[in-house]
Amino acid sequence: MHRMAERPSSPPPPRLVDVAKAAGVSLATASRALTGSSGVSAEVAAHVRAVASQVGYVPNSHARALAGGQASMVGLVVHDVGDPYFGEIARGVLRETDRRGYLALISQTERDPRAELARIRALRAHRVTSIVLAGSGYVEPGTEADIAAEVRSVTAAGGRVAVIGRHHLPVDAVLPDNAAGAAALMRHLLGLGHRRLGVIGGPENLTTVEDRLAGLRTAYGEAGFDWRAVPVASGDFTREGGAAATARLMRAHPRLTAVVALNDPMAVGALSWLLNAGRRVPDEVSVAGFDDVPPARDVYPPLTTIRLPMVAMGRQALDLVLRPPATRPRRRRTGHELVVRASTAAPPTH
Amino acid sequence: MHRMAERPSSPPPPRLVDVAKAAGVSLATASRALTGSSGVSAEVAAHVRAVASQVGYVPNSHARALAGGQASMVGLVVHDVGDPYFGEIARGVLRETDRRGYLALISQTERDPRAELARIRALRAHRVTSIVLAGSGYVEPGTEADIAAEVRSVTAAGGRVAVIGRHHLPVDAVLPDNAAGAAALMRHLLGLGHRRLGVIGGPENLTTVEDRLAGLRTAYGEAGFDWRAVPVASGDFTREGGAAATARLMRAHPRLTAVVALNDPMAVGALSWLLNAGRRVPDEVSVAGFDDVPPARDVYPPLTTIRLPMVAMGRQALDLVLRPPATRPRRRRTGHELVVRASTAAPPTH
DNA sequence: AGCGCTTTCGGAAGCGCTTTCGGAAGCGCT
DNA sequence: AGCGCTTCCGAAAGCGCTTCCGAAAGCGCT
Repeated sequence: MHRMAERPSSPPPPRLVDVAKAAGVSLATASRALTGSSGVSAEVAAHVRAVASQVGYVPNSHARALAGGQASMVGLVVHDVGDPYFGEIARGVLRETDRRGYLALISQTERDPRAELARIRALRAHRVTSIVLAGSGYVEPGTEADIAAEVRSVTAAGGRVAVIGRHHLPVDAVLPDNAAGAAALMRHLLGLGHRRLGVIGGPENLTTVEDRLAGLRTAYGEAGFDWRAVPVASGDFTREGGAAATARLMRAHPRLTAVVALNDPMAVGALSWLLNAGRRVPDEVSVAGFDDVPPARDVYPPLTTIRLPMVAMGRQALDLVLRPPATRPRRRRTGHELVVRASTAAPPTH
Repeated sequence: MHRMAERPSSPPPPRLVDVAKAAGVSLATASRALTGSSGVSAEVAAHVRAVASQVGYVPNSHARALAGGQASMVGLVVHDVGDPYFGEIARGVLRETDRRGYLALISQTERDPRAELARIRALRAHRVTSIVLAGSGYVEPGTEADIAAEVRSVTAAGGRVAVIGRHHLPVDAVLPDNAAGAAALMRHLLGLGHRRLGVIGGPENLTTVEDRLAGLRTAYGEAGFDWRAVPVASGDFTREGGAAATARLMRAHPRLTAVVALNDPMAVGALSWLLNAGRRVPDEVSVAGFDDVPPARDVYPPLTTIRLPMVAMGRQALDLVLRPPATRPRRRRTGHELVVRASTAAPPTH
């Protein structure tokens, strides 16, 4: 431990015992006054609080946590804060934590399927008992059980976890109706007259992907068409992955009149590939996305997509995780909205 | 403390003393083995570690921190994780924390000038000793001193803080060369032939704003023109603020041939207002931004801007904050790059 | 052999807090 | 007055860990 030549060392921060002394009460009383637990008269409590804030007392959260007090930290695990979808969710979570005086521990899995387990473990090491999982369930096949076990040991220890957009875990969940949204999107395209569409899917094992695909399939089937004729190329939920998937799709099926991407960044990738390849959007090919992340309205052409209330979803997940547990997992369904912009139009008539 | 009917309570997590017992060594030795401090033979250490991982031991970070061990949490304060600029910075910071086994506490100030102080205080309460400040210095006038004091008490207690894109605090800093970047941008516009330009500025008291304005001014002056003739409308670094500022600018000065926004979201706002108003970009009016956030390349028309290595900036700031302190504040300058896209062109000739 | 030295380990103190437990007042009642 | 009861407060026991200090053991040397 090299401690290095201390600077003109400032006085050590005041401890609770200092506050107690200054207020003329015992340590126990001071603690009770500041934590708001009962057993102190209102006047004494007020006095202690006054003294505390006057000497600039800041409770040591580690000592507090060690001694069995309430933790004031929550954990948030996302794929990638740079991705606008997760960025918006994080924004919602942070707004709420900041408002309630909590601090949020954020870590990202960056599409490493085994990272999620490690992140939850790390959170657990820090005795974080309230965890929001917003990585969309993209886990290494075979790891699901480990994750479930990890989650269970959090809840077994009195902790709480909530997931966003995933429903394979027996915990509180905030769930957009991915299937319904996707169906609405598909109906929009069908209504425009599209018949030969391609889909840019996402990683396997992702409930979000499954649900959205199911929604597309349902609506397509209900219109009387055969889903098996619809080509699906898998992307990885990034812009680049979307562009690559579009390339594969269009090379194999040059006559597609519309491509639906399962999230906005991939739709943007599709736009970029198509425009680059000289295909006009939406005149020759329509493109649609999902989520309505902020940039979607400013790309060219502005993206038709399904809007999800991402900020509110983050906020709700945090709320669930801080609320006293229910006997059985709660599911909060969120709304969605078809946002029609200029990237979709009727297919060419010739 | 309502404790609620415990579920089939899982066994309590193993403690260090359990590991020690299982390994047949003393508590002290077990601790030394796991923290990697010297004084244990290699074999014993290996044995203890093996036993620890076998029983699934997870150190209690609160106890560790209380007892004087190294803290493994860092703090990050940003304006808004939903803003792509800060999102990218956070991504860089998180990549590094995750890699090094740290956990990051993130909170946002959301353009509330007095929030930054509160956030630093909260971090301090949690004994977080390594803090990255990426809010760009947008503080309530008069609060600077308080913030400086707060920062000083962090460093006085042996903590470390680093700032990104701000240089009024005597701590390590990661600094893009805002002035040089802005100058390059201005020279690009001047080279295209623009003479009547307008600027969309940012909040007062922001060193980033000052530096970028200074760069524009310098380059304009060096070309022999009078900066005082250049209209500046203040935005708030958001898309909407940029649109509003553009409206003011163009109404007061309809003959402007170019508008420079001090960040990309405001430039996007400018694009949206201009296009809405029926002005063609770049044929009638050129638009340029700053930062090159990811969406910049996909907007219409693709944005000419100055690229800043945001992810690397986040990573570097974290590195600074975890590195043993230097005797005097370090400044890491980052590069920048003019990215010319389709939103700028020569002014109309008529 | 016996000395001092280094290396390796165990005992125990203590980090700052919450909380249990028991004692001291203060109350109304018989 | 004296009783039990409630209300308020203080002493002390930990929470799980790191680290200081001293003991034990192993080494080369005279």
